[in-house]
Amino acid sequence: MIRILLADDEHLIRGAMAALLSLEDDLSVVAQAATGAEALATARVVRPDVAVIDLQMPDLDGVSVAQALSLELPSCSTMIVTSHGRPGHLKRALAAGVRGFLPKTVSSDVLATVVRTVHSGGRYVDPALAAEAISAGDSPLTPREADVLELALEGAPIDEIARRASLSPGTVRNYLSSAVGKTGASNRHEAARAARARGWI
Amino acid sequence: MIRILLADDEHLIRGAMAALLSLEDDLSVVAQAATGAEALATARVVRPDVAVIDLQMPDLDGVSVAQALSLELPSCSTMIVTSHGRPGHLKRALAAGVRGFLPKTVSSDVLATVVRTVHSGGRYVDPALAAEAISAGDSPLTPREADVLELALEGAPIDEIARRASLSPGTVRNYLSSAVGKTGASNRHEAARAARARGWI
DNA sequence: AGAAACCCATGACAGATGTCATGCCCGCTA
DNA sequence: TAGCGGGCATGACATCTGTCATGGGTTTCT
Repeated sequence: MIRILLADDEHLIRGAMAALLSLEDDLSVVAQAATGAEALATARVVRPDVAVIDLQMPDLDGVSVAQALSLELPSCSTMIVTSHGRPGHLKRALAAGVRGFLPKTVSSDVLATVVRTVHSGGRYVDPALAAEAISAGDSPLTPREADVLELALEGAPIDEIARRASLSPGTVRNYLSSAVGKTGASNRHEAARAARARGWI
Repeated sequence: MIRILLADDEHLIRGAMAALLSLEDDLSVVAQAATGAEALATARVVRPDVAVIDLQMPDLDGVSVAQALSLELPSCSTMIVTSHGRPGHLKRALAAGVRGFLPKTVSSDVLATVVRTVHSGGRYVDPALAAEAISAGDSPLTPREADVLELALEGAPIDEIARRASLSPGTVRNYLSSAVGKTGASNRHEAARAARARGWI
């Protein structure tokens, strides 16, 4: 019997997934959590075989939870389910020791299968997401370019970005211009969105 | 027996919700759909008592589906479930004839209860969302301002917004300028984010 | 040591953008 | 019917941005 910890802030979905997984004879949901911190705390006590964690949660991000779990409970395999599959998330997740990565568009059969796969030491990444991540490629942005683009995400004017990054406005414009070129966008706002979509920031 | 149509693009969640609802003796999920168009087409054939529809779907938005349903199938009560409860959505949904509006954070008990409530002619809106909608206040934006701001959300340059809205660039700039003033932002990108955060678009 | 890449900055210029004034047309309402 | 608010447009102006050239400093690799 595979003992599962389920973490998702959406009560309805968490309960529903628990119901689905429990239909399988060899799977048992032994704990549920609604936040990242709760998931971590619960996992320490319950020591599940597999942790199924939602990517976006109120406090701790799913990847952070996965990272902590892989250090503290190496015997527990972590897998991530998410509604919004960004390539960047996938990369970060794999780097954090996540064994499975699925969008919520998959069927419950797949979910159950992947739980078994990761429990027996395998890995599974949704093919569509994997393809996206590969096609997105590595970030061509330099660290500072990424910093500045991130500050540009909220739509702040250049002067504010410069202040927040402790740079001169001219330098900020140079970085942004470079980033705009690398993303193929026509202005920094588009560039920021594109970079985020590709997981570069 | 209440016959339910379930529409959600996330297969896992849809299946899970179906499983949960089917546990109730008086509820029966008679059809499922993964897109708005599919939901509409299916509803015409199946004629369910209650339609439970996800707000964000690939093609047709949940509210649009609700609107179409309330016209074509007045006997079918529509309710919306969503992950991201924005005040603006709630308002639009109610205007479209939706009878129930829930975030996915609710428990399955509540979901089942609300299904029964709307089926018997009642209405139900999640209290937290209702409070948010009230506190957000009414949008000071004129319809066109809202349209244009929405197109500005993705960071497109003004010429593209003008083309997409079939307006002259000058008019677009006027609307945006007005919207920037009303939101207290310093440029249209900030204005667009602010407006969205307050549920005005 | 030299090349290459990155970090930071300045200056100049063109084009994009925000702001304001002005005008016309329409529908609603007092 | 007159006034008001909104939709749509134009023109002019100041400012903001994006782009490019240039240069000096640092670190890393060969």
